[in-house]
Amino acid sequence: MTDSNLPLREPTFLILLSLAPGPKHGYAILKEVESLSEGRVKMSTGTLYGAIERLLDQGWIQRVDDPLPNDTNRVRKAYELTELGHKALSAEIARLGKLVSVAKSRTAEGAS
Amino acid sequence: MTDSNLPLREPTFLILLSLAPGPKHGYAILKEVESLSEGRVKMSTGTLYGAIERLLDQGWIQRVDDPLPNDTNRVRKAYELTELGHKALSAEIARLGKLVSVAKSRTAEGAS
DNA sequence: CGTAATATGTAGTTAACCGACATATTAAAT
DNA sequence: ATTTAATATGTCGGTTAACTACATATTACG
Repeated sequence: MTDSNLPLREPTFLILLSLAPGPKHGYAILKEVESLSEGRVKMSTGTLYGAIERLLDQGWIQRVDDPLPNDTNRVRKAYELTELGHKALSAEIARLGKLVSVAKSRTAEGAS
Repeated sequence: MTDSNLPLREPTFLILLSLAPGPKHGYAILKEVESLSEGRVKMSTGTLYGAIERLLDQGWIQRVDDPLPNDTNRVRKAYELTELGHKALSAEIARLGKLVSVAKSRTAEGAS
């Protein structure tokens, strides 16, 4: 596929990565992104919901309703990666991996 | 330092990386970025000179004149990383390295 | 002699991200 | 009981890096 729309910016990358193991709703993504980045990235909801809309349009994620336990009627809006989303994420990981290895071999940051 | 202004976007990262071994002038940066990215990134001059101005302002690079051989009077405008620029680059490589390792362990992209 | 490569720029637009604002529900603490 | 923090979802306006297109001059090559 070698997708265009790459490279991703960090928040978007972390959103996709947070969804890799399975569906999550907005707030859970927010917290997961923070923990994936070891507390470094505290994404604003502006960034999150903007990205969600964009990713839905691109067909990289899709909505799945997550019924609240303890409550009939209400649902949290959850999202999961589509096939396309998974591919985009691997492509991005591959791109970053190459970049890091080129960068390390070019500088003194411990050749890996 | 744990610099703010990070993360860098790909073109800026590649510009700094291209300057890591030593000074280069604009056009040489352009070509080096292309080869560092295995032909993937063909940076426009708009991006390049915009980034150069910004990096000069930030104190991450500085100008050094590169006299043309075969020609008196004329110089190419070359640029080199400052101490700050080197630090920013290592910080960025470290950030990306962690990101990649987290990402790989979270997906199936060959655990590294 | 023309064309590609080298070399350096400017101007206008786009889009992701960010901070601030806004609101409602649920759980915990005092 | 009441208030406070955490959970949960959103909008709006501004900033800025990057992108496309335009612009120009010199040098090397066929």
